[in-house]
Amino acid sequence: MERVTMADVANKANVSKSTVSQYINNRFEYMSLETKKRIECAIDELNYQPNIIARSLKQKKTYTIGVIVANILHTFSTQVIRAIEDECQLKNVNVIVCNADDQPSKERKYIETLRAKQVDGLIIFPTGGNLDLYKKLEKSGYPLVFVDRSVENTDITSVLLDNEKASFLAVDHLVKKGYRNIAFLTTSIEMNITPRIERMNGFKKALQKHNLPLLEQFCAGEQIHKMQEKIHFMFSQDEVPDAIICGNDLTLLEVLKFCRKKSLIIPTDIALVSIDEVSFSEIYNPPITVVTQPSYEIGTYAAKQLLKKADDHEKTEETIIRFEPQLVERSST
Amino acid sequence: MERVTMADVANKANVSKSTVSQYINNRFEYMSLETKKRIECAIDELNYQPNIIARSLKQKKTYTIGVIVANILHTFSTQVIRAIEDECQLKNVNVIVCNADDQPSKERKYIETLRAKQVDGLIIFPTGGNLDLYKKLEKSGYPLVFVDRSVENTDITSVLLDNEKASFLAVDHLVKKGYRNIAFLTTSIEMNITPRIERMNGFKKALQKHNLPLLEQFCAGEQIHKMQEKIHFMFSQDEVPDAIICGNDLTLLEVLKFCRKKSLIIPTDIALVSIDEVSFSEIYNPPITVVTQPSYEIGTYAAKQLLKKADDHEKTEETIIRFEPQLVERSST
DNA sequence: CTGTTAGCGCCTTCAC
DNA sequence: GTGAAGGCGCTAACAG
Repeated sequence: MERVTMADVANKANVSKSTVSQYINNRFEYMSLETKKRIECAIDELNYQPNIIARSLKQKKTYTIGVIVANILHTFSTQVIRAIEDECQLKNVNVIVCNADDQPSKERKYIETLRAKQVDGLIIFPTGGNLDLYKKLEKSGYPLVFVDRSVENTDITSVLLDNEKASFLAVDHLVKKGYRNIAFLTTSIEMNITPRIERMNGFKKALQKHNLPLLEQFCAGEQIHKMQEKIHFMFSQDEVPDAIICGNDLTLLEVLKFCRKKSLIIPTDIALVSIDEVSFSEIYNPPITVVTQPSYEIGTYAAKQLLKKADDHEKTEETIIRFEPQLVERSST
Repeated sequence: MERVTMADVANKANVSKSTVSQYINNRFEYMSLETKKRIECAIDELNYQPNIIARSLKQKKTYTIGVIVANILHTFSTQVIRAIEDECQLKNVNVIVCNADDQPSKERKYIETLRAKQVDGLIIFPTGGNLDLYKKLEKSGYPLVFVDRSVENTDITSVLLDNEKASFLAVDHLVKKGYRNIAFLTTSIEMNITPRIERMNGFKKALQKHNLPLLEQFCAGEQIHKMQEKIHFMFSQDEVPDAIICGNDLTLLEVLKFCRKKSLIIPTDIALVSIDEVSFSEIYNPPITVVTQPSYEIGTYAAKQLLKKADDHEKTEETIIRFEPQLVERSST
């Protein structure tokens, strides 16, 4: 175990702890070359490594941030996390990632323990279930950034996709391709989760714009484990969809599962466009048309915002930042 | 910002800091109900949260472990990490995940900064490039567990797949199905990375067992960005493979890309089995036959081992633990 | 049952 | 140029 402390180094080098401290922090200005060398030697003879915990206690900074993601199963989440980690790496800060598993209670627990661990700030994909806590953090000036979802009645910086536009892109594309019975399907909208709601609204508006009727059974949010049933229902009505917009990657998976089960040919029997990229979209048979989010940019931006807040503790002006979605046409439409 | 400290609580409740400390640590045995209540009130009036950093400094324990993964792009890595996180959550320890990106220098840096942050132990998917460091950690008794890969000349607990068996399962299956020109392809074997080497050796032994000849160009390790070329070469010889075993998920992706480009029909033109599960194996057209690792069990086991070591600091007896692979037959063979 | 007293390992004035 | 001293917030004997 690491036992060697600054005092040991000081002893060995015949200087005081403070001098060693200076050395560690690269304050060489007033240090004689000779003592510098002695300290250097002592350090690597003893194989000394500063204890960052102790430093953190003093400096009230841990060079660690926390990320609490609502549901890590989404490809989008993992991509954003990757971007955050890369950005933080550049600034030499570590990242602790926690998965709230869509449960506000877990989220709350994580927020509390991460704060207790004195992380310098938090990036949260909010479940939406802890408004009081969010507000308390906001009021106390704690560095905080929301990603993917926003929370009403707060001014917390939120980095989001232009979700309505994502739906517009999908609908416009399908209409142009000649599809008219377009359905929209996504995961549960019970918790009023921003992207799902906004994408659904966007879908409805886009239909209007194209003077297409909105059939109730063609627009749904449903829990994953009831999704098959829902799709089945969609296809058992008089009017059957000729295209489905999947509100996110998990929905796409379910729809593909259904197509396979029913031997539906894509895009002949049914066209598909997914909002959110998936790992296999290019190599799937057929390759899947997709509306992508710039997830890497979103993550990088969020991290930069947070690190800035953590640094100078001044509020940023903007509170909601929207990124542009983009349609990638492949062969499923 | 959180300013309130134990002293504040002590003041407010008219007790000493130590009493508050007792309270925080649930040592109520000798505490009068009345002071207990007073402290309780003070705490939530002030909205006090203990500073875990300070506690860590004292206790020399951070309730945080580090995971350094050689390459986070592998599905296997992410699954193991998920398992580790779940296991640690149960024990209330946090996890810091770092991606070494296959670079020993990055790995070294992460090991050092995580140690400096006093994490209670490290789970490493070793790049293999830091033998001296591994040995130093081992000698100092620092809690350490290797996953996925082992390192020669160390006795560090390593949690691995029975890789040779994985190849045997794949070959046996293909032979039974009537394939005879079986090829094996994986990512670069320059760094002697355990699973790649072992799977390749297993492949060779399995061919022998079935009295099948080993064609040199049918057994290769190649860097991802040169993989297309390599596959192309394989298919441009006199003898062409009728089945390919992909040594890992990234290889599978490349092979699928190739099949798509060349419009090869699976399994008619070429049969495919992948060692390592992928997210889309069930919904792909056709669904992909796979040899899976019990990645969740592997992660859980590794985490348990590490937490045990971190707790009682005694060495575990076993050093290499092998888990059993399993063949999942689908339609690509 | 509760308070006093020392640190944990480091950083930071401020003397010298 | 360097050292002494105090303190970050908490825990852990040990008194009382």
